[in-house]
Amino acid sequence: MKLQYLEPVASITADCVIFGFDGKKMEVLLIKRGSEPEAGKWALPGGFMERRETLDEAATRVLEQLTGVSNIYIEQFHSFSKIDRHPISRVITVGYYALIDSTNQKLKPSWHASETKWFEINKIPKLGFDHAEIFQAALNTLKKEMAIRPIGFELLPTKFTLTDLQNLYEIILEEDLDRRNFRRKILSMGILTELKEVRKGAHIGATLYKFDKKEYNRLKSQGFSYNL
Amino acid sequence: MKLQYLEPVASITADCVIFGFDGKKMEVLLIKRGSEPEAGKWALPGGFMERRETLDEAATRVLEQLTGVSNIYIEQFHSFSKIDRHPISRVITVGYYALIDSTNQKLKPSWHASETKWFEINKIPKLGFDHAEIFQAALNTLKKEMAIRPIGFELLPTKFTLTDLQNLYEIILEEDLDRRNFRRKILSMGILTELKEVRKGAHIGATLYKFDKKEYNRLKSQGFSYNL
DNA sequence: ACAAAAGTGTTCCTTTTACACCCATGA
DNA sequence: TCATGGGTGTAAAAGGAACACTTTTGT
Repeated sequence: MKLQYLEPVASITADCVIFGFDGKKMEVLLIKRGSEPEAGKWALPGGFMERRETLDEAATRVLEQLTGVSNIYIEQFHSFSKIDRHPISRVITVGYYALIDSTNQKLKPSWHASETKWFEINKIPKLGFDHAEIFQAALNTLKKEMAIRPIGFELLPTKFTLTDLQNLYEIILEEDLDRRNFRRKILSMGILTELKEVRKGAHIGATLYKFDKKEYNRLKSQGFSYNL
Repeated sequence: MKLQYLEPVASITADCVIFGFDGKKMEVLLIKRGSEPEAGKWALPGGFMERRETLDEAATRVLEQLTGVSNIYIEQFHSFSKIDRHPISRVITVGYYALIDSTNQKLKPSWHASETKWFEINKIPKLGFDHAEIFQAALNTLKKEMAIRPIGFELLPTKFTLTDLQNLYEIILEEDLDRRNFRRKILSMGILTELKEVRKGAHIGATLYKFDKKEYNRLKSQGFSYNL
């Protein structure tokens, strides 16, 4: 039993399911693996936890190495440990999902990936390892969480229109929402700040809003809970 | 980098937060550690994941070794990886919570614990390692989950009264519930079977019910969602 | 006979749903 | 001038919250 201290039985990785939203589609960032194992296959970006870092730090590092962006919202969601999930040795992985505004990211597609690409979430290719399962678990978690916590804003630019926000929810929840009801509900929470700016599009301009995180935290501490 | 395959940097444990309900109080099962590290301190039961088992299997094994009971409901909730969380070596742990009916368990307080004891959840002693944090995370998860999934029944005997169920929810949610509203709501879900049996108590007898898991699964597959 | 828990309906209020027209703009 | 998306109110229905008395049984 004590031997476990000296001879750990498994390595540990952090794998990231990076969700992006471009205003129309939900996407996931995948890499084409440039080295064995599973070289040439598409997979979730991930990497080994190092001796001097926590899992959160490992996930953050993987993300920064891949995207060149820091301050990304990440959240751990589940750990995966099937015995043969890695073809070479025993590796357990801790799954994280990350939310970023994919319109705003200039990817650095370098690192140990031969290619880095956004895929629409219902058009993802066959994945290496058990990453299909991990992706599904992340998506299920995201669906649940987005309904009860204001994390959707992480997927939008700082300034967004109510239509942007509604589109996002419609895609995640996979149902159409009534525009008037949606607006009334989200505005009545009092966590959006209306800006004196309008986004000009092909037609009438749409008012921009931003998420008021301070106000949300204040309300939350008073028992308010986000619910869409 | 490749060395990671050969020399994992951390061991992996599964720690269990075992919740029990005795009809009146929510409790957690703790062990007094019989060996180093943290010998003599109270802690969550846990153990190393072995080479040939998954995390779920490790958690199940720990539980069976401790309680002598199998078929316990367990659920993974979070992984903890602070660098110095274990005093001897690098150990990350995957937290599980377990739900059992604590009136019905004859504990086998053997194993590598010198003592095994139920503690009321708001009267917990100082815990070793980072187990206080793990416990809190488990409790928070339980509160959220109990409101949206029918897992509370795992804490009750197979046959229970509506008052039992209400007491349980009142304790977990930390609020009083109106008896008539509670009954109407839970019965209207149609997932409880009324038995032709009555529990005799100090006063008038109370009708016993059981949870109809099949019916719940049927309803769930049709889009129904439990919500208390 | 009394104390203690079980059982039972109605009213009011809040929240959710369903639904349609006008407006401003760029092409 | 027309096509496109932005913005707005109301009525009906459903769901949630508040509330009190009677019954049964054991002591």
